[in-house]
Amino acid sequence: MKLENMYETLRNIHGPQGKWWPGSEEVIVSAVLTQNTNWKNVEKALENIKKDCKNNILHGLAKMSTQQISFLIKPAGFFNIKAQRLKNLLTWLKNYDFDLEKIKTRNIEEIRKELLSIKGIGNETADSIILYALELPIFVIDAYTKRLLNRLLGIKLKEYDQYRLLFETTYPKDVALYQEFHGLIVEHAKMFCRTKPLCELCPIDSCQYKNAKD
DNA sequence: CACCAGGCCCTAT
DNA sequence: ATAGGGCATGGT
Repeated sequence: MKLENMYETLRNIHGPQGKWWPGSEEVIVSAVLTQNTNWKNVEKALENIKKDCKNNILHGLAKMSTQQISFLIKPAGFFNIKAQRLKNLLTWLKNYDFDLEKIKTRNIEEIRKELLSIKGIGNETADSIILYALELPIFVIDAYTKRLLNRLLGIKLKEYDQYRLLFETTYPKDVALYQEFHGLIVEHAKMFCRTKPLCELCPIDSCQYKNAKD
C-alpha cells in the first residue's frame, strides 16, 4: 500500500463519513477535552457544559471561573489542568470577540503560531481547531494517524510536522478531503486497531501489525 | 485487578 | 535533544 492509496482504501471500507464532528464551538472545546482521553468521557463533559451554557458555549464558559469549569468537565479527566487550558484558549478567542470569522481572515500559519503559543494547546489541539472549527486546510495528526501510518506503510517519523507535511504534500490542500480523511482514520482505528481479535478482522491485508501493539 | 484513551507540559539528564 | 513523570476519569 502506498500513501496515495490510503484515502481511497479507507473510503472503500468505511464509506463516506460526512460531517461526523459537532459544531464549531463544540469542536473547540472538545479539542482540549479529548487530550489523551476517551471520546465517551468527553461527551459526558460536553453535555454538562451544554446544559449550563444553553445556546452559547464559548461566551458561557468565558464567564465561568476555572473552578466552575473544572467541575463541569470532571468526567473528561485531567479536569484541573484542562479547565485552565480552556481558560487560556478563551482568553485568546476573546481577542477576536469569539468571532471565528474574524480569526479566519488571518493567515493560516499565523493562526497556527498563535494557537501554539497558548499554554496547553499543542500541535494536535491547534490543528483540530483549525481544520474542524475554522475549516482551513491543515492535516490533523493524532495517535491513530501515526499508528495507521506505521502499520499500513511501515512509516515512523520523529516530528509532528514531518507527519503533517507528508500528508499535505501527498494530497491536495483541501479542507473537505482532510476532514473526511481524518474521520476515516479515526473510524478505522477504532473499529480494527484496538485489540488483537479486532485487528484480525481488518480487511487490509497489507497491515503489518496483525499481532502487534504498535 | 491492570491497562488504556483522538496530549501537553515540565524537569532532569 | 530526549526520556520520564504527572495530570484523572470511566470503560474493558
